[in-house]
Amino acid sequence: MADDTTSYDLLEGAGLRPTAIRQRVLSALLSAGRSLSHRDLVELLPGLDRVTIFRSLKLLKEAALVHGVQGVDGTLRFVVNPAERRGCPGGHAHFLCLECGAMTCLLDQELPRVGVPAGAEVRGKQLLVYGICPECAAGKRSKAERARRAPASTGRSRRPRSLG
Amino acid sequence: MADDTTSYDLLEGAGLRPTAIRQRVLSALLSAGRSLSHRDLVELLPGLDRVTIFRSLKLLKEAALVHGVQGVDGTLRFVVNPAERRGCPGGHAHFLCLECGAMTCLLDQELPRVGVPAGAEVRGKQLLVYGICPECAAGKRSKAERARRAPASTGRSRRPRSLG
DNA sequence: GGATATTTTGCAACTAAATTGCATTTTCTG
DNA sequence: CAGAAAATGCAATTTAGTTGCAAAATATCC
Repeated sequence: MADDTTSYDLLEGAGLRPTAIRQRVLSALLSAGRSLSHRDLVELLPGLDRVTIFRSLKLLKEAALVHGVQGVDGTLRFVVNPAERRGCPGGHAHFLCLECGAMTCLLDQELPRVGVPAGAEVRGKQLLVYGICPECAAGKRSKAERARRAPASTGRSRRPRSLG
Repeated sequence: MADDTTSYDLLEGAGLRPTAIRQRVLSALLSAGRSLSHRDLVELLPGLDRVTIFRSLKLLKEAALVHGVQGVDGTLRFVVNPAERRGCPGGHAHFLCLECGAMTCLLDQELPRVGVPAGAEVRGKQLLVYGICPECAAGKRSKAERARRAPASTGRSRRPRSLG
């Protein structure tokens, strides 16, 4: 897979050992075109241990190769950081579909600066918009299809047009 | 307790039966001065069943008496809606302390409008800033004190002064 | 007021996410 | 190649949240 070369380089560049497992996890995230939960990855990478995937994700996040967004549904999802943000994680809004569970980055959305209590130390912030994604809203997805978690979506992140 | 009258009225006004349990849950949230997780409430209201508390919270949220915010730590926290927002839940940012778990409302922070994919239906949004709260940053809280979850904090929501 | 229907509550069991400890394997270093 | 360090797999545990059902409380109707 072409992605494997990429993930190898990314891992090395981030100072992580490019083990086979980490490459597979990162590759999956790279080629997904959308965010993946730990559970998604378990299904996508059969044969890999759940715990090892958890640990890989933690490392990838610490190395700022990916970022995690906590959904209002309580599930943490991971997305590969765009190249220009590598080493400077987060920073954009996300949209979470309450129906199919897909979460997409809204890359062109800057996060606002927020006033915090005096003396507080800010580590990060996340802006999460949630509702029903275009596919689900259009009823294109049957209840059966989307049963449990997000199915492999088209992943195309279209240009935002409406306001929420 | 003075709060009990208030919570009784709030419940009635919202069209919910003002049962003893719901009053206790709502009173706890009213007098907390900060957000409480389900777990906080279980500890704060001994003798009440976990499941009943879950169900009460769900009702309170649906009635827009409180709103819930999903922390980056994966825990859902609940806050009483300010009077002017009752019936119009959400709408402001929150600060979550990663150390003690306390979450406070940043009431004067409006949520920005966010562009979403065309055709998406927005149900809500949340802006969460996380880091270390002033108390923890000042080392006022010992490791033992804050062991597991937020201790009863002062709850004073001071005026935001720095930017995150 | 009493019988009946509806809600609410408590309990037990269950699902799911995430973490921890430890033994084993793999990888790096000299 | 030997020894040290890191990564992996597995089992068990913790925690959040849900579901089904029976018992208790509350409302409704006559």
